[in-house]
Amino acid sequence: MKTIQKEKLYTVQEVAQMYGITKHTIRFYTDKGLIPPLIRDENNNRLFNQESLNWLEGCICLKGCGMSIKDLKHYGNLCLQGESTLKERYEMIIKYRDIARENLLKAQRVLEYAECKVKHYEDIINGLTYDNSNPSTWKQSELDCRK
Amino acid sequence: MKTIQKEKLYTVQEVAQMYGITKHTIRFYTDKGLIPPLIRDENNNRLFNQESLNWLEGCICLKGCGMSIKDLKHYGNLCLQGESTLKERYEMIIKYRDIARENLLKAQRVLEYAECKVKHYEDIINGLTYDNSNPSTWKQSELDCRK
DNA sequence: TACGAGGTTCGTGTTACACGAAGTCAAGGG
DNA sequence: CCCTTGACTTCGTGTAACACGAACCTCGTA
Repeated sequence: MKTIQKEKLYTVQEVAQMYGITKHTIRFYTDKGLIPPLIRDENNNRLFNQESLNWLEGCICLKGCGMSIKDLKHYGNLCLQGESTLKERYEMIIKYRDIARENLLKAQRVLEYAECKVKHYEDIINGLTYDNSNPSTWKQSELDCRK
Repeated sequence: MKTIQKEKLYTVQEVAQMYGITKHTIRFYTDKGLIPPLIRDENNNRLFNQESLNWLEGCICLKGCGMSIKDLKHYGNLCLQGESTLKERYEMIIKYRDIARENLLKAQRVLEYAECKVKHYEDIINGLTYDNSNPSTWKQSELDCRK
């Protein structure tokens, strides 16, 4: 026997706040069909249940890996099509996981560079009269964030 | 007494390969004035010396923090203007360091999500007959990459 | 009955390029 | 000497993923 209980439904506004994205973006995604389980109320207002929130979260994460709207849509369609598409989905995920790994490395390097720059400026401010104004003092050692 | 030695100069093509960006992008950046020390040869060809490479590297890293071309240009101008702009430059760098930190966290979360998805698919492939084709099985526990 | 919050379509603007066209110019090889 | 290659230029279109405004409709509520 299933327990029947009313699921909490969220409006566009609420969802926007929950995920820190704009209402524009939410409409954009729903209009693109990225959230198949989206519900509309009798006044045609978009409503999100837990399932549609899950889809949205998945979209946000995969987009974070660099997946395009187009690929996101494709992936979603594969999910809906069932078991036969398992391998293709697996391959897509592998691909974007690899991209995510690279992105992480890149993010680390870039942060290192920024931290280094901050330290550099703080050294100057703390009395070291090293003139950073001349771009020729942008030395390799300070700048190189790619190796 | 300075040792006079010919500095190695790089063409657009070489630079593109070195940094993994396109020639289009390099022309775009130079045309925007992001690389002040850029040299032209007698045939008007762009040539990069170590100093211009340093500027380019800086641009690539700061852009990686999310800095726009406009801000990059502004920052470059500040550098050229000298010591008086130190504080403003410092503040810019602080701002983008903070963004870089957030980006790193985001990259970590996104990668975790992707790894988790991969494992999920591998579990299915390795005989666990859990049907992922139904989007209702996209459970919170699997998807949540934001917390 | 006025307000606020939602909806719609239409259309422009933005960023950071990618890419092609068309024409020029200079160096190097057969 | 010609041909190819690879620069350069300007001009212009296309793209992604939105942001945003205009104008207009439609609820429910105070």
